[in-house]
Amino acid sequence: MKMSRLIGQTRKEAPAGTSARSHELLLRGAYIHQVAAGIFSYLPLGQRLMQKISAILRREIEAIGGQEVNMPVAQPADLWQQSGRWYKIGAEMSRFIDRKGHDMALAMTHEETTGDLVHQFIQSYRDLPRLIYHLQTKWRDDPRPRAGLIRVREFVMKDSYSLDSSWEGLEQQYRNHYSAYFRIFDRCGLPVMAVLSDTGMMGGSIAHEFMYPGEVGEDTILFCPDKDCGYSANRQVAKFQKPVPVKEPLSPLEEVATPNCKSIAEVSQFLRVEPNHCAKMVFFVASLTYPEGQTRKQQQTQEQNGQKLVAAVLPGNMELNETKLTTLLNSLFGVRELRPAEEAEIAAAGAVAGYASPVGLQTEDCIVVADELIIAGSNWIGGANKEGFHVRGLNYGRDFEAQQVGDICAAAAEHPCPNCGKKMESTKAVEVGNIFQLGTFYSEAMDCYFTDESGQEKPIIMGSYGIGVGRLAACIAEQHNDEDGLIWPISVAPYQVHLLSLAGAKEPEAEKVAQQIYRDLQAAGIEVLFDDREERPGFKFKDADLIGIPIRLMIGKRSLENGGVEYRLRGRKQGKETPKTFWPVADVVNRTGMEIARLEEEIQSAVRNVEYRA
RNA sequence: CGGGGUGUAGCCUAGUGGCUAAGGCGUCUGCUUUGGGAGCAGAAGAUCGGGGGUUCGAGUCCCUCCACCCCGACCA
Repeated sequence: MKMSRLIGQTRKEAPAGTSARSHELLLRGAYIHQVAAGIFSYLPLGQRLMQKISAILRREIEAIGGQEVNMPVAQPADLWQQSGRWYKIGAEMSRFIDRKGHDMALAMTHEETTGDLVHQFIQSYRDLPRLIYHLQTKWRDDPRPRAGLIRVREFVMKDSYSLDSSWEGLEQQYRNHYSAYFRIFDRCGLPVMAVLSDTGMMGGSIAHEFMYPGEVGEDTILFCPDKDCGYSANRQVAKFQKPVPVKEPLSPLEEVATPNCKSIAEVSQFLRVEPNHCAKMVFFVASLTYPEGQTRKQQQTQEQNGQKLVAAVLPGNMELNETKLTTLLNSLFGVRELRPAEEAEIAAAGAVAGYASPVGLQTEDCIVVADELIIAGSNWIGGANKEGFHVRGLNYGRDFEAQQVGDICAAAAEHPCPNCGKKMESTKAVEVGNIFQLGTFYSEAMDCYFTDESGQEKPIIMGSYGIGVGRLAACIAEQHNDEDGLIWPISVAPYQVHLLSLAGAKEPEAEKVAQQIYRDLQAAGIEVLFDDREERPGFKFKDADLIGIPIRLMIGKRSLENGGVEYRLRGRKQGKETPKTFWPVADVVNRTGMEIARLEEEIQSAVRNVEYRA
């Protein structure tokens, strides 16, 4: 590709409103162009980057038996009604009505269309196992797109779907993906950690996320520093060894005046007790799942009605984990949404914010959920549901009860590892991939059954596995850059070679050599970006640094005088100690080919075979 | 959805009630220059996000709508 003809202009200055390094560099390097919040066009360089990454994804998924298909972005509502997600998912799914008046949805993911395919084409145990995958656009109307390609609304995802007749088969395909994902990220030069994760809207039982650790991430993950232990989990589901409270003889419930003590910190200081003796209350309002078969109008009406106040009780030295709370609540009823309650809503249930207690809260519309520590412990300090007063000697069972008991505490750094008890560490991270054991939820809902050896009808056992291509590109950019610009690993670089003609107007010879080398490299099948523009050398160097293609070849009067073509690796500083490298013109194609092979070998040798670890 | 911020030429910015909206980058023309974003001369490019209002006068103040960014809620 000749740069004189390339669409997209590089920029010296960072566009306003970029906070992530990858966002800034991808914009400045003319890789992407923002069309609206979370919606991007990919310019030629960006598109080639995406295709390189896609090629890696295809290669590794095919290697574990994947067959590429293509499922649609526009989907009939029936499919989503069958799975029930039409009723469970809120505004994140965009819906529209086609000209015939049919409800339609834009694909957020493709479990439903997979079910549709499977229903049609898989009937017998002989048709299993199978693995299908595609690279297709997803639309998720995210309320808060941010940081360039890190969090967008429209994006291409590699998603695969495994189909099995047995749970052992699912386990095998799940493990295959687990290892394949590590190979994919290794090939992209991206360090990741696999962590246990929440199943969220996907449903299913077991799930892992592949996390790229870094400040640009929004997730927090916890992990055990002990390599042999290896426990790691998203904060949303992370467990930890909780201190077991000593059960004391129950003391009587008594009110104490605690003027102006609304927070746990204030109360514990005022009463001179440790926060872990206080019972903390956190209030939420849960919106319930729409009953199946409801029209959208009925759903809108239900918005106001189908809500319940949730009062969570946990020790004062712990933070509440909303995901754990939601999961617990889901065992009682379907939760579509959980949001913090407002003071008026809390008051309506008879509680006083700041002095709240679970005592006397069991009304029709209020659900009390208690952490297991509250049950195990005794004689808690809690609110009196009366402005300016708390109580001592608050005890579960005697003074109050909960509809649901479980673990609702958030794990944090320093908490003991649930496996080995060592202090865990935490880091922020970006989710670049996930794998889910879906089980039979979708196959049962969407009538995907097969006949087994004994002639019995059984639901197909499914798994689903995703990697966001654009987000992956952004993470690679986050990982591989310096003050001058991007530094792509050769495996994903839009071109393997950046050829710069540094010939001035009075140096037609050098220009001719550059043109010839460009043609020779192309003829040899080497991907080359040729800077043939009429610009000064310095200008071209800056652009080449910004764009970040790994191998740079430079031809000018000076290089010819020094023996031919100057070779340089992007990202390797050309200090006084490292002498410049020149290749004879006749050798350039050969040497370049060898250099590409060497760089590819470097990547290849970094590809690990990571064994599955639950 | 809540809080904060920003909208001025393709990009980055200045302009804080008063003359024809200013500069840099980029673009175009010519000359000159050619190993780390050169120099000179000239040119084009803006209904100052939209609408409404206050005022003799609004890019500037007020209202309103929209868009984008950041934080939170949210999503994964």
